[in-house]
Amino acid sequence: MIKIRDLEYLIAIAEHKHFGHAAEACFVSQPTLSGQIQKLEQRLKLTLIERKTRNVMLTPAGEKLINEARQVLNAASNFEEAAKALLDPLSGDLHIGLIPTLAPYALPHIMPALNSTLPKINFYLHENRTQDLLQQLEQGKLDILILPWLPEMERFERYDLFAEPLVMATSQQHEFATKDQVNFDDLQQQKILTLEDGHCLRDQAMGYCFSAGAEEDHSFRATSLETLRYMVASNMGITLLPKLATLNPLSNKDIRYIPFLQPEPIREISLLCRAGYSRMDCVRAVANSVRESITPLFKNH
Amino acid sequence: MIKIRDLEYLIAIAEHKHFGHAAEACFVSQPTLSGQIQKLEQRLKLTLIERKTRNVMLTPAGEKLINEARQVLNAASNFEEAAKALLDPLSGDLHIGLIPTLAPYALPHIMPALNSTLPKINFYLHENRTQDLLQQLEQGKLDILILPWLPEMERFERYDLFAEPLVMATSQQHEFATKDQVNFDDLQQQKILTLEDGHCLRDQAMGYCFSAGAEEDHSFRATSLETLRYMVASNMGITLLPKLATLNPLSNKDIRYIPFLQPEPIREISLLCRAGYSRMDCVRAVANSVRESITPLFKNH
DNA sequence: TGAATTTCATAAGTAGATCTCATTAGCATT
DNA sequence: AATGCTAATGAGATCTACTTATGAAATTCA
Repeated sequence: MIKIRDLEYLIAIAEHKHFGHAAEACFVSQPTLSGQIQKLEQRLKLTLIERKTRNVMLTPAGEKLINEARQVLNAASNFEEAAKALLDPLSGDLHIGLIPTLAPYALPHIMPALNSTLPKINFYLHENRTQDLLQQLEQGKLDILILPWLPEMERFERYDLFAEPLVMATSQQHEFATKDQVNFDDLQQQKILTLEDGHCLRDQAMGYCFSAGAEEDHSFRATSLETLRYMVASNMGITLLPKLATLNPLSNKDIRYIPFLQPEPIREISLLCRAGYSRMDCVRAVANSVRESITPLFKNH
Repeated sequence: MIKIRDLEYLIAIAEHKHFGHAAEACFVSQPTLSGQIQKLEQRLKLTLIERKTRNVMLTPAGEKLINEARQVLNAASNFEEAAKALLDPLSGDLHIGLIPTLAPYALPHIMPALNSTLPKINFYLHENRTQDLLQQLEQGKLDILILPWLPEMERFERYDLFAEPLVMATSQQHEFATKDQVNFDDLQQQKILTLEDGHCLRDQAMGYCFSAGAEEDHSFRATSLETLRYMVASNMGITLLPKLATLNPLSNKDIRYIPFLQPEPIREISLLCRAGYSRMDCVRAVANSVRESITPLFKNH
């Protein structure tokens, strides 16, 4: 049977493409790594690595096995984490995935409480698009996701955290700037600035706006919420922003945030983890802490 | 880092609940296994096993870790299989899952061709309900499923194999026994015998029958197609059977199979494997062989 | 061209871990 | 109390992954 250490060596070489550096990364001498890799190749009767003195590469066979190797290492570290978690359920490493339109605005509110209520947990934060996050959760690279729930996520365990309203953002010069609230129908004929494809906020905001008869400004698509905000401030159009992104007073100078009255657009932020994940205690503790941190922010307004 | 061998020992104990037998299953002496398990427990600082002289059991902690351990072993054997497959893409072990209403009737037709076109592959056949099969495919315990496709299977890679008609089965004494074909509308008011819950054939057949105005015989639910067949032969009711289950002349004595004319009820049999599975060559070869074995069976009738 | 440099493979020796065999200790059952 | 299982312990053998030192092949540079 294959040994886990061998797979670590293989992956190290795949990453460094250099025996010496890979050995260093594994905390062994270069001859050790060379030797073990050779033995692995002999056992599998496959050449995994092309050795040219100045250019180490994986063979196609090696390339294919790397994925399987990563799976094994992943499963192994899941085992170790599960063991650590049994020792003290509320300790160990926890990898949380968040989307870019939520992370920078929610984290300042939730991390202080998380760190103080779960002091023995090391939180690793990963910012990525929804699709990538789901894949990484599935593969065990992440333990928890925090993002707007979609039907395709049904296979995961779900904890609802909070409903985040979307508010209209306009410049101070815009015709709406004097309003205290806007209605669904006000969107009719308006040109809306949007994020580029792949951001789920784009789909949600546009879904609401389209059905109200608004149109997208096709000449531009922003790569981040901040870009979008600057464009709104420059009076180039209006957009919908999630509430949490409007709370920082520093960014509110040249911009007006106006809540919707009629049918308020919201996104339902949920916490996901794999069904049957071994550290549910931990997951529930995180969910509760996040809820307690966020809900008061929406009550006051 | 944990060693794979240790996990094998742990799982062996979980399965045998006896150090001696577990050791034998791992091809080591009993003291070796005892010792390694102790070291594992020390490393994890957890007691995994309750040792009472005549009753070895896992502790709750051990119980939880067993799952993670199995994941690791699974990933490891996937790695080894992938390596073997690279050596000769059309060799190695292949675990195929099938449902009970298909396996006994399809296998006699497909296995001879599979064994002769893919002589270096060892086929392991697993018969189970759809839900269990999907779970096992996901977990890597199975490589391929052959079953009627459902929308919930979209996350897997799919190869359509054949469309299997459902035909009406009646006793020789039944009023329909003289017909050469039946219509959708003939089902109206008929009492239909069904399989017990969980068989997907039940859902498919009943879906068709209900919409035609037939009623289920609630007083009985068969546990297998064969039971069902005997009940039909005894003139206790009629039912819908998949075509492949009607081809064996031995079981056709006291029973009539009548094809549907109008909108023929069918089930779409597909082959599933994990998206990104490393042995697609193999999967495609199986799919092609099965298609070639089955399609001629439907052409003649 | 030839010396210096880089980089992987080889060789020899060591420490530690896993294994076996033989034996002991702890519980049940009789 | 005696017997029979079963797991733990101890002593010694074997294996293997590791280290350091060195060699060989290719590349770079003077």
